[in-house]
Amino acid sequence: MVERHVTLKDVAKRAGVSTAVVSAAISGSATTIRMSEATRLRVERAIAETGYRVNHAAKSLSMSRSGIIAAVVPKIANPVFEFAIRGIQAAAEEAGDVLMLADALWIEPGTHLMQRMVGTRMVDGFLVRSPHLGSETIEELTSRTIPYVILQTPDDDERRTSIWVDDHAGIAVATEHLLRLGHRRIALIGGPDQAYGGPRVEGYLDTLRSAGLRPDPRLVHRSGFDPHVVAQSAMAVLTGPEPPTAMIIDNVIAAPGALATIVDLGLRVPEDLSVVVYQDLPIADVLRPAPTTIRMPVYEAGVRGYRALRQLIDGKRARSALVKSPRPKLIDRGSTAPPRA
Amino acid sequence: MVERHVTLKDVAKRAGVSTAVVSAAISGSATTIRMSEATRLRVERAIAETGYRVNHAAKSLSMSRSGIIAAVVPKIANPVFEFAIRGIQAAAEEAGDVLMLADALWIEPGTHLMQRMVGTRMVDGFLVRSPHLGSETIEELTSRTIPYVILQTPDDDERRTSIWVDDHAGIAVATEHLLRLGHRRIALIGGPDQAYGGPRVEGYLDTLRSAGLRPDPRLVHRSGFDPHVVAQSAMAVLTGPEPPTAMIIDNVIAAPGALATIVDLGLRVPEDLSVVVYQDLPIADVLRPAPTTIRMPVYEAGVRGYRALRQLIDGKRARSALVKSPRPKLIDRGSTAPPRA
DNA sequence: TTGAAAGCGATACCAT
DNA sequence: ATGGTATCGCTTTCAA
Repeated sequence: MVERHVTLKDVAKRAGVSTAVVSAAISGSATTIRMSEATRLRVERAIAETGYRVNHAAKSLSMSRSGIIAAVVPKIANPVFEFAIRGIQAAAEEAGDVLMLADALWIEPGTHLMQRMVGTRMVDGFLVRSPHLGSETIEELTSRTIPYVILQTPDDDERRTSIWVDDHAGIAVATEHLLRLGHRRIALIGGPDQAYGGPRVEGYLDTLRSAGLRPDPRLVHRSGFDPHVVAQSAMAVLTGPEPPTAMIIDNVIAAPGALATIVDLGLRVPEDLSVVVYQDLPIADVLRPAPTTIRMPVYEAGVRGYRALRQLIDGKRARSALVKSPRPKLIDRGSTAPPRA
Repeated sequence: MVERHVTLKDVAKRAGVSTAVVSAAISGSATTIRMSEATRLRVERAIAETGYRVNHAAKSLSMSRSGIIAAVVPKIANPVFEFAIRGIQAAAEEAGDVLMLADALWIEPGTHLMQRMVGTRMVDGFLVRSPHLGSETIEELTSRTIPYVILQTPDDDERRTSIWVDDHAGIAVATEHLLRLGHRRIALIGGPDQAYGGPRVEGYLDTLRSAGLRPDPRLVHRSGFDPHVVAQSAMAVLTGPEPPTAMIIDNVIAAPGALATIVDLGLRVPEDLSVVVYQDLPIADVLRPAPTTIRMPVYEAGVRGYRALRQLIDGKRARSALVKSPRPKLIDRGSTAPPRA
């Protein structure tokens, strides 16, 4: 059952030509080689008859390029990243590249996988969520040896290429919607646990200020991604003095948990509390209450991210970019209403 | 900025030995080569100093093996498969293999990716959910050229290797739990849309019969994975004549949708209706109502699946297997109670 | 204990 | 228009 792999040489022999011709016939004509139609047909027939398929390792070695790019995703099931992945995949496919997925969880600990993947040039480049994996930067891990693009994380370091969406504008859309309904006490919870002042919080604060309101810091909880912490934040905000009449949940991962907390408190949505979730998520329709969300151009960011990566792989420069189109869009699922008198 | 890749030869030169020695020093001693401690140290120092990393393509070509296996997952965010993936990853990592993920959605349409991945021997083998991708079997797609293992799908074809969990026993645990609470009219909905008679339905029917009950076919809906269809099924069952007092949702993907339907109907869980979801899912805790679930050894199936695949890659045989341990376990989240009088 | 050299399979330059 | 062949980087057999 050894059934040796069919090689270029086999095809060449069968077609009665040299391997150079077969190779050229396959690659279209990237090289200067031109051949007669008759020859090309003979080669194509030989390929079909032998069932020849190019050997990936040999081709990679010869071309010093694998045609594989990797996306290191924070958690394989992160619904937002899923959209980005689809965009990356579509763009990669179109360009003839193969996308390989790897969970950041597998990569962080010993970085064994990272070393394997990028250190050995198993992949030509990769997209990743953050410039940091654990405490080390990617540059340290890769020894700057391979191109990469950072997704979804604003980054002004000129030496890196980063593609992200307009969080400021997205949160602004959510905030404006609630303001327009008449809400004045709007909470913001569940956001990434960074220093106060990320674009999301800014978008929220700026929008409130533009409306002539003075933001109440007690209504802002940057509680990270841990469901328990988010639930506690939601609980604290909703049961405190002067509770909000509306809430923006700034974090898809946290959204189901925060909604559960609201249900557990016996609050009705939207009668007692209006809710907007930042970033649309696939299961939004089947959550109860079904949350009104803000859909961001994450798919497009994936496409742009891939294209930038390809530039880098091809030795060109690729500038960081903020993806502004399509604009943030509010998907109304009825979880908002005017506040009660 | 060309910065050529450091090769074995560079290391050899620096250490003052031949490439054969360096290669042996790296691979431990898979070969018959033994070397002096002094030499080994010199080589290791040279490796460290040059920052040498093996070139994946060259190694693959030389060994006719890539060290990469692929898992073709039905939908990247399928929560159950996520557990399996973790198992596969852990086992692969332990064995020194790299796991590459690919979404079946990308593969089905033109099978372009499949051809690339397996046809070119980019990967040594793969795990996949079903022997069918679209209408073609994997064998057709791969020309039987590469080892693969089927996960989660019972399969008695001797020529394939399949690893799955005991659906029959899992559903039986759910059914028995409800029977023990006193339920007699138990619905089963949302299962894979196969012919009546899969192990899940059998587990349900057998358990009812063992309890001396006569199953009511109107309570069984194999409605597939489409949320809308499942919602309709749930609606039909719950609003029909003689509605059930308990419901088993046989499908994690459908679970949130079915729960939403229950909420929308104004039914209280568990007062008006007891609910058990087959297969535990990560977000169960934050769904409302939080469903009691059956946890299956899916992680373990992933591990077993990887091991079987490795056997095949190594040219050994690997038998199909039903993973029975750990046993199905009911995770009680309070969505069940005795039926009302 | 170590080195030389023959592959692995494809690409692409240089002849013809 | 087509063929010969060096090359990519590594593994492994065979000699020394």
